[in-house]
Amino acid sequence: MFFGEYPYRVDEKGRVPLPPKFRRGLKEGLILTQGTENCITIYPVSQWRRVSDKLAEKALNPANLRKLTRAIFGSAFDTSFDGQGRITLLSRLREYAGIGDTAIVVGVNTHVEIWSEERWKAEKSSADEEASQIIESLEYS
Amino acid sequence: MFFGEYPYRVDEKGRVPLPPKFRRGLKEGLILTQGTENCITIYPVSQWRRVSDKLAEKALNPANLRKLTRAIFGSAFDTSFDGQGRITLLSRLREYAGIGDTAIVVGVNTHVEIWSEERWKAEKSSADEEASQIIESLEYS
DNA sequence: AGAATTGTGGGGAAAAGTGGGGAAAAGGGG
DNA sequence: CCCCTTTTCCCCACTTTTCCCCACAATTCT
Repeated sequence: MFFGEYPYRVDEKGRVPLPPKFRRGLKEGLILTQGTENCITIYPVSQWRRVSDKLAEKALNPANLRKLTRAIFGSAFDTSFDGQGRITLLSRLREYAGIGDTAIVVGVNTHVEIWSEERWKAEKSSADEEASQIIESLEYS
Repeated sequence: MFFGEYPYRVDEKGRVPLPPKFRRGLKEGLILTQGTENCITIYPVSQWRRVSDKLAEKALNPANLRKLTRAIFGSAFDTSFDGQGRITLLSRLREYAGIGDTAIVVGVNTHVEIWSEERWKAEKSSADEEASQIIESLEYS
């Protein structure tokens, strides 16, 4: 569904373009949340329902899971992109992700993530090698 | 499925022809990824879908699996070839593979790889060496 | 030898990336 | 409660890049 990494400039107003290839999948609306490992996560509404349903199932749950639920729902924010295909990132989210005037938009199959350049490089390099080996192993299974 | 090695020129726009014999197998679309040993790997969409489906099954997962999913999908890029049977390699990928104005396109059974001339020579000679060793060992076993 | 296919190059139209202005909305203070 | 300030949102504009088409030379096949 979503893949590829796209570097973009973040303008003074905190706007970030979505790659044209992603726009169709996010047309019905999108949810911005604080993601894992200090990135920003974007879910298409359809996918968001799946995530929230899963969390709802575990309504009566250990304290740390409740915490997670609060963090995710509390930071969640539904929005849509403008005529140029851009979304505006609240300053709160930009700070959380350490994003300055550039950002990397990454497609991760079911959802989209936004990273600061430095953090993305670190995240990626730590997994690259292993990743290509896994693809090869899945190829023949 | 895909066999043989084909040397090509890379033009100013970063375009590389696909061998005519490969085109039928890549007609439905193709996925470019960063491959092992600094080559570019091309998968037919059908093959890629198998990989992504397998990963999607494992949604909501531990941290290092998230990391892998990111690396795998982040490095992927879907495209198709033009009327002349060429694909455009993003500058990012060309740099990764050390490709200048020439490239070697190689068929590797289920997928296709693109190499810089120098790296391909090196890879090939070391592979040849290993191959003959394996053959020798088979002869006397 | 002729015809078709393939490798290579380039031009023009369309799309994408980037920036900014002004209207509407929200928020705060008098 | 109203007014003023600030922020948000939507539209417009410009530049660059990408994509698609056409063209020609070289090679292969018949």
